[in-house]
Amino acid sequence: MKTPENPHAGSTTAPARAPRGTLSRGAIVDLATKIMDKDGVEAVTVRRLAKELGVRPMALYTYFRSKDDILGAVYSDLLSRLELPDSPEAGLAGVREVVHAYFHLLIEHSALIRLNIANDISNAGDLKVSEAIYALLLQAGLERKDAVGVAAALMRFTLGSASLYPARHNWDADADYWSRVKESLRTLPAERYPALRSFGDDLPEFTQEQVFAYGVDAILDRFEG
Amino acid sequence: MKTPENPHAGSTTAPARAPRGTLSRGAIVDLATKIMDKDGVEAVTVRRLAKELGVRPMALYTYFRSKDDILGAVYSDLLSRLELPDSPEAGLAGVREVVHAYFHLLIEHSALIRLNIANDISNAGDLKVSEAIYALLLQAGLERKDAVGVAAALMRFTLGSASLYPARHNWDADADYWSRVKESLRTLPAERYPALRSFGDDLPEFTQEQVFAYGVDAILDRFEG
DNA sequence: ACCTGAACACCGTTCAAGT
DNA sequence: ACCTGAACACCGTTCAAGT
Repeated sequence: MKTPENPHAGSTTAPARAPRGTLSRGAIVDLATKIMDKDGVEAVTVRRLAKELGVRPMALYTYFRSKDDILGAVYSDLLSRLELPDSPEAGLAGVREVVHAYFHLLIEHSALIRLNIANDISNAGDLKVSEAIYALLLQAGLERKDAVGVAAALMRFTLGSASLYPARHNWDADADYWSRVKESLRTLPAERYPALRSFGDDLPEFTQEQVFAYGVDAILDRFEG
Repeated sequence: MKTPENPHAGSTTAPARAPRGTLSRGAIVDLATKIMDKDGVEAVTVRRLAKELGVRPMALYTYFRSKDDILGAVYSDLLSRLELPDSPEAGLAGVREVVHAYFHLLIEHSALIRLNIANDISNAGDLKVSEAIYALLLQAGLERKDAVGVAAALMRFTLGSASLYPARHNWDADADYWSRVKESLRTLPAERYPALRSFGDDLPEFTQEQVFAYGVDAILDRFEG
């Protein structure tokens, strides 16, 4: 009775073979992005992608050579969506804009950081960001040497800021969290941590956003007006 | 013939049970560090650690609750070895020293970055670095608000610099690599990448070390005598 | 071209058991 | 207390095979 012609004969019918059009690079990248944002990069597995796409694991290998290849595509895709001001007259204000946009992209998809670190400069998305920053810096009148130094410093500062963001952003609007931090600073041994202890009583508050702006200002200020 | 009393009867003798003293937290941490430096964090597996220590995988769980616990111990151990100048009179020069020492620790054990990102502030090693920086900044006369902003900016810039280091340090002393970068910049489409292209002809050279120093200067200079 | 089944060589970890 | 065996529920990927 259990023949291919009579698939309903048993309750243990084999799962239907997925039709031809189910998969595409875009569908895979979109789902990988969604999983990454929700549960982190480590949750992005070939097997889970396949399952949620209604397909067997090996099907993905028609579209990507490896899992790393998929993650690379996720990174490029997100970077390509980054909207950059293309008026090179914006000057240093424009640089701030680009760098903030990049920062926000990184923290909205916080797992991007780990992908970025493995990447090389040849990535088209990175190139776009670099081009925008260099064009604006040169337009603003910086010497080539300073342009390179400033651009490199901004990239590094932005990456570092984004990498600490997930562990720090809880403090941002939570007065409770903030006072617990002060409390824990006050419990530090006085001989070994005199400076940190003093911040237990008087701790200037910064949101992560403000820390980021502070650093960008520090790097750019000396070229201002 | 193959009885427990006669273990040499066959050539497939069971491997000897490891004696009691073979393992310790220190031995595990040291080996994990060695593997991490040689082959990266992803090469640090419980099974490999066990094999190279001459022991079965489960033996490690007497000393650590989980693999993450082992990696956390590696991070703490390395940070605790960091030598910090403990003269708070050193001022901003002392800050530079601390930050450079931290940078070098991170790039010498380049996989540390990925560990750091997951960590929290309560780590004793991080505390030591923070204390040193804050003490020096306050001693140098910075307002508390600036001390927090500068310390946060330096930490973030240092982390970002260290995270890009592995992908960039090849350029440092390799004129060949450098000219290949310039060559590839020259092949970029002129309309989309005018600024980057211009660097194909005239690219100010920076080692990673110099980029790092440039950024630290940018952040600290405005507080300099 | 696109999707699948089975298998390989790995993971971290639990649980119960030896010494 | 310290080390082990077996098993569980996972990985990414190769290779040969279906449609």
